[in-house]
Amino acid sequence: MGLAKTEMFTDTQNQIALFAKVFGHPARVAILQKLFEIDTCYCGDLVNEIGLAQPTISQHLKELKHLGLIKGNVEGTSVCYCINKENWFKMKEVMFQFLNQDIPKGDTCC
Amino acid sequence: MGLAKTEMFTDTQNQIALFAKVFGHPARVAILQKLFEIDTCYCGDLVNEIGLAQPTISQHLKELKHLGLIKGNVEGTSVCYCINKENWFKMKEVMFQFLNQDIPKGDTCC
DNA sequence: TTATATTATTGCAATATTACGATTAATAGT
DNA sequence: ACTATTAATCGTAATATTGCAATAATATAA
Repeated sequence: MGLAKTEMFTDTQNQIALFAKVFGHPARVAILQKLFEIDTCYCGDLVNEIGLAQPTISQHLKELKHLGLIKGNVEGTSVCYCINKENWFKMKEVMFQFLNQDIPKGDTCC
Repeated sequence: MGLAKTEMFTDTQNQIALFAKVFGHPARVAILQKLFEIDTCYCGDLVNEIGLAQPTISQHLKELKHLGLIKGNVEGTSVCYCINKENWFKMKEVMFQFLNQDIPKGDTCC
């Protein structure tokens, strides 16, 4: 199949999975870290920084953009990418809710 | 390829990606949420709770176990699963470091 | 207008993931 | 020993992901 049965899960569960999935590749992690690190953020810079081919980087950027985590601004022939701050905070809230779940006190198991 | 070029990224970047990847499927999110919710946590309970077949749940559990996020305890014919608290906290530290990156102050871009 | 620079898109090949039926393994109860 | 219960594993089909060469699209510069 290779296809997740999203219909049997809650919206929140699917949303967490979607955000997590996009962080599930080191190239996208590296891209985001670079975007946090620098102000000016041309696509070509990322291609140089990370060792992957331009089409590959472009594809990863597309996925990050599709989830709303980054924005792209056309500047002449190049495109300046940056973090979409508003959506990054929204994502953080969703992920924190998940990661910060309280661990059950009882030690009945394990 | 379908194969991430992990060798060109830092250990931290790869680790973040590995953790995120395991959260990148709603079934595993649901499993973890259930494990946080209840104390006793037999595998069969998860099969009933989530609508997926037993081999599918078993496979997802295996991945969570492989990353050290859960523990499995054999109890007769059933297996009791639960959160590996120590590793969950370690994972949280890594993910928080990533998610809490400071957003650049300047608005030179976008 | 042609050349150059930069990014996006297309089309693949290789590999990974998801899901489940069938089976196996292990244990408990009779 | 036989049976039932539970979970893991195997095998396989369907789909997704990753990566890149080739190409297209867009804008700038000469």
